Amino acid sequence: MSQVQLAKPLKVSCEACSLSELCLSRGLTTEQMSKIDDFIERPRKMESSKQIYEPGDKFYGFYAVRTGGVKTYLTKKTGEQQILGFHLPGEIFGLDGMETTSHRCYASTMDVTSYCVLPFDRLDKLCEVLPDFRRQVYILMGHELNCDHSHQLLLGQQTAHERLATFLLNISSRFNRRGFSPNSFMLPMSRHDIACFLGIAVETVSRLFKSFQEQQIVKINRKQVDILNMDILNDMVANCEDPDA
Amino acid sequence: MSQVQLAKPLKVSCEACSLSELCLSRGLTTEQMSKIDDFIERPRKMESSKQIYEPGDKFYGFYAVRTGGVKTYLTKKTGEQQILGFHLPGEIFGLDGMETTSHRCYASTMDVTSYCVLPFDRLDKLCEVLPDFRRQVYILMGHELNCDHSHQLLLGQQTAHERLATFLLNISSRFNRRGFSPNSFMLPMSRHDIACFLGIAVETVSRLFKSFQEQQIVKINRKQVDILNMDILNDMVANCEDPDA
DNA sequence: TTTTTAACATGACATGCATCAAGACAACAT
DNA sequence: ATGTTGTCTTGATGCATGTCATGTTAAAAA
Repeated sequence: MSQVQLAKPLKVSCEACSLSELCLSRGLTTEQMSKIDDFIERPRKMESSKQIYEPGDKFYGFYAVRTGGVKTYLTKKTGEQQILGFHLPGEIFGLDGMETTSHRCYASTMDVTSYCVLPFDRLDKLCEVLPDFRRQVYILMGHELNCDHSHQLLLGQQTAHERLATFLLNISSRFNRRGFSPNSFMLPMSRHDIACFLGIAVETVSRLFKSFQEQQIVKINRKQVDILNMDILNDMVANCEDPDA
Repeated sequence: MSQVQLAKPLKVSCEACSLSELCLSRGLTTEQMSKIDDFIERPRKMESSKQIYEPGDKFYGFYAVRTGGVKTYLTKKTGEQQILGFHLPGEIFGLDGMETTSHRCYASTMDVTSYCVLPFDRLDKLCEVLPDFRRQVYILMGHELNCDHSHQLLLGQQTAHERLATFLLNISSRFNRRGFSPNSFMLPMSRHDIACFLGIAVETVSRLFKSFQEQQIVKINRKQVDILNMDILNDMVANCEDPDA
């Protein structure tokens, strides 16, 4: 229904990809990586606010973001959407189609975005012969589950302050992981999307950003975020985390 | 730390198990099933309110509930817990350990409970040689993800009424799946657990049960639930579901 | 430039649900 | 049976956050 909207596949192998250490190919040997390269469908480019798939669409495989950003979400009949995750470069989405081989949620771009497609049947075959790769797939799936669980804790038990602090720290660490500054970055999503992700109202997001700014915790200008005091943010979420773990 | 608390392993094969059609063995041939039987650690019995694992415990494998019930949850430092899922007979839990090979959440019994253990290394080996079984594992993982997503929609966008209605319908359909009445059943969990699962207060659960009862939607006596009007319940959650899907 | 549009911000007000505080009931032990 | 304990219920009250309404700003279009 949607992954048809492609254009000029870029020729970049996993091996040469600057994101390979964040992606499914992480930790594989050059030789192993080349086996993935054999079947990965090279980056497709899509403009902002376009749908990649929607509920009911056939599950074709996983998607790896190269540039831009993607959100996955569910909606109520009344229109409100619950954003399930933001997917930044080097991150993988599309696992929601594994159960029934058709997708269960929506995926759309939040910006001009390019992504690779990893056909699931090929990926499955590779699992059969490459235990290391199979391991990566388990890690990927386990990671998704654990992220979802943390987010359930956030949605079920945290206050609006705590949610926004958690969110900022999470985005920050993901920028950091890609080699960017954890203290200064551009949010790839709108206030509305942040609100839908955190289960709060847009107005609350605005007010809290203002409040954080007044407390000198962050400096925010539109989508530009500068974290001035990471410690306070960490303190805010400290009580939200598991004691032992 | 915990899966040590076993007692009298019952001798029941997957093949003979009344739950095999709900479990990981679903859809497998007798021959394939016997391969699982080879390594499954037979039912262990545990009394109520005992911990099966906790964050940091080594990930040994998946667990399949045979009788009783299990809850998995995360906690805040301050003690509040977010219940991630209730696991009834025929259902599988423990996937939270796949990412790091150590668990990320707590699992405890809600009742006298017996469960099978499926060592992950054996399970992985079986995946290598049995595509059908690999497929079951994908379905299991995809199912977990999709359940988590639905629950995020619930926690982020639904009112307390909608949450409780969704919950009742969910439990009802799971009893039905096991061959029991969808209209009359015993809740295996406390009010407190329901509240922690739905992200609302215990008092709210009580009040809503009372309100549902006054509207003749259900009859509730302690843990005994009789659904009098399934249609109204369905209407209550109708707006919460995806339009297309 | 000027107009238009959409995103974001801010203020006033409303409310759903949490919190606090007792009370009722059932299960279990004595 | 009688007390004891924990779970559940019920009522009174408050607050965090949603909702509504309006203003502001920036980016896009004309």
